[in-house]
Amino acid sequence: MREVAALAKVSIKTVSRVVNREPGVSPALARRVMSASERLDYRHNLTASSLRRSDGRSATIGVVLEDVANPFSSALHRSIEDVAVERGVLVLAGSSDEDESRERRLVRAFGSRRVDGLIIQPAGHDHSYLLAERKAGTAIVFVDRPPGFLDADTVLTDNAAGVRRGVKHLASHGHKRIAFLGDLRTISTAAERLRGYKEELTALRIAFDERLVRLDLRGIEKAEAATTALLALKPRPTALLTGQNLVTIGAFRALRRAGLHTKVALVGFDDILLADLLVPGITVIAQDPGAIGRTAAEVMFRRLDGDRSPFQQHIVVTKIITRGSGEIAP
Amino acid sequence: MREVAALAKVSIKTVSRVVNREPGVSPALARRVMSASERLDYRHNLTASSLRRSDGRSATIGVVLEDVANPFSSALHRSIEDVAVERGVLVLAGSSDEDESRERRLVRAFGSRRVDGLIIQPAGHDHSYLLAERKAGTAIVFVDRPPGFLDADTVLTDNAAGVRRGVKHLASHGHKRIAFLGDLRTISTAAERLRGYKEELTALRIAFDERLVRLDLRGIEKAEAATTALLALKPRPTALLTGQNLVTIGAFRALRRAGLHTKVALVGFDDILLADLLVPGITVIAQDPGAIGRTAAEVMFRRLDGDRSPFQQHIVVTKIITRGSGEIAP
DNA sequence: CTTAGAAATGACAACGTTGTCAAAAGACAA
DNA sequence: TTGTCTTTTGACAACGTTGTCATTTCTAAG
Repeated sequence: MREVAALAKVSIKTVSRVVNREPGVSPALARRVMSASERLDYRHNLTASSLRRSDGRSATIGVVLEDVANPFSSALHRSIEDVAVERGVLVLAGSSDEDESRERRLVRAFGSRRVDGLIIQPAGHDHSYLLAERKAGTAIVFVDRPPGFLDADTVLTDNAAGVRRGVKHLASHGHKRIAFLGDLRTISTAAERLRGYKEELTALRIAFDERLVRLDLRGIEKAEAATTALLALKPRPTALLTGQNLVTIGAFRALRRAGLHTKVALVGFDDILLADLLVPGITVIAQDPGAIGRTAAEVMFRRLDGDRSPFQQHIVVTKIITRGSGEIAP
Repeated sequence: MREVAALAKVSIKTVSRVVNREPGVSPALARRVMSASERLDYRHNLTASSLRRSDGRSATIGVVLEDVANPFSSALHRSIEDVAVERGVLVLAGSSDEDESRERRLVRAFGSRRVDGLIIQPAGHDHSYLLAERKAGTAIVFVDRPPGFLDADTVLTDNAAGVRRGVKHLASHGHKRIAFLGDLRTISTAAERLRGYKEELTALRIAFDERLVRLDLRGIEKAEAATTALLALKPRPTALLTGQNLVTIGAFRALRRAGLHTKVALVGFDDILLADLLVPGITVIAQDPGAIGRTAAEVMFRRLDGDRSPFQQHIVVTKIITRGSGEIAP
């Protein structure tokens, strides 16, 4: 900047004004500065700028995801990015791998880079450690799962309601023995989905049978094994409701191996790429990661723009996509 | 830091030493500083640190991907992250959407945040604009596609060789009328794959028939339409080789709709989630995005550690995964 | 006890910006 | 011309660190 100022024969402050498009610089000078900075190919130093600015803004936000490579998380990531780029804001992303300490490490690393905002798909259950960040002015929004021990803006899928709709869908096709296969109960969304399952059974006056419920299934293999076990039950379930992506895939594999994929109904929570090309196509309760991410980013930027209203919980609805597997009669 | 120094009754420089784990601080003082910074919950300011440091390192790298939500790109992203976190480095990621100007905007934004390194999956074809970044000390590595008008480290898949293996695989099952469906020819990987197709036909002494080649297919729909057209040819192709992810999906859809999915062989470039659950399973030439990303990150950090050897091109090999669709006889 | 040398600590400037405020230049009226 | 008001410009400090180098404190040998 000093060199640009020297070449344009102005003060360094004037260069700063031009670079930041501050008003009150005569067009003649502005042009001179621009061409000088062009010639020297000057690159504005945002770290110095952010250090000096009174608001300390870095035009960067941090996003903690379960795994940047997981389809749901990366869809969130993308929709957050889309909102951010419009404002010239860049996104630091990191994977927590469902590990509380990694989540904290990431947040600390983001914090020392002075991100303006934080969007977190929580791994842990105690987020009181974020109070320090908030006090420092960082806007914090949770996605997909609610925070623990911290009041904050949150954007969630209607997990329980979605599953209820799925159960009802199966019941409307005549099913009564509907099994449920779920992910780790420590993950709040998994717990919510289980709750939806139980609630809808009650509403439909179907007796809850705990042998039809398999939980804490992490990954395709475990789900496949659990499904195989379920299918071996004496009166076997006539329908399966799977509470997560990979669980759905595992269940489908097991059904196929048992040759029951056209006999036993299946409804999965969360959409799967290619689900429509399978035989039968898999009926799913689809989330809308794009809407979740977009909402979260918008809420966050609104906070950064000064919104001081009480923290809110935003719910993004699911929708059932029927493709065949959920419409098999018992 | 000033406050911590005051509370611990030491100079600010000693606090800096403790924070940076510099040697030469007596254990007693170090403890005092630690507890003081604990009590005030001091958060190290990396932007100030990076501004002052002589090497100007920000412990942050920038990654330009085609789309952070695309499975291949996000797998790259994840493996880069894994290498970076080990060194306490964070990753800024952005999507170019195959748009040259977005790529440049992202690079500029990364540059003004003074990233230490840049990993780019190129959208554009002229990367001479990166000379300025390089002069500033930024390490630059290209992944998936080679740079244009710039000599730089590059990590590529053996596209042509992979396709050749795919064609040979089909030929070994008796196919002679092998069609090729490819992505935009402006994308270098797509061009390479087409080259591999032609080369292998020549090697096998199969005459090249341009009616069997459909290019510039971007997205599932276009691929589906092109496949349908191919299947309507008088002597129709007995096998398809698809040059990209979505093209494979589109081709498979078309085959299914025509009821030819068990008659016409299909080999796709790039693996597809769930490909093993389809009927038939889809045989693919699989890339290894994990290895590509890891290699790129390692090369980049080696450069940052002072490696001054000539720029190199690293090739990551593909492997054929047979699942049924590629083993159908003509 | 002294003294040389090593180890620990601190004072101060500097990194590249922007906020503050004062000074200079321009516009207009009397 | 002068005076007043507005617009444009610049000098300088400060943001929170770390590099440099000087000073103080400790250690161990004589």
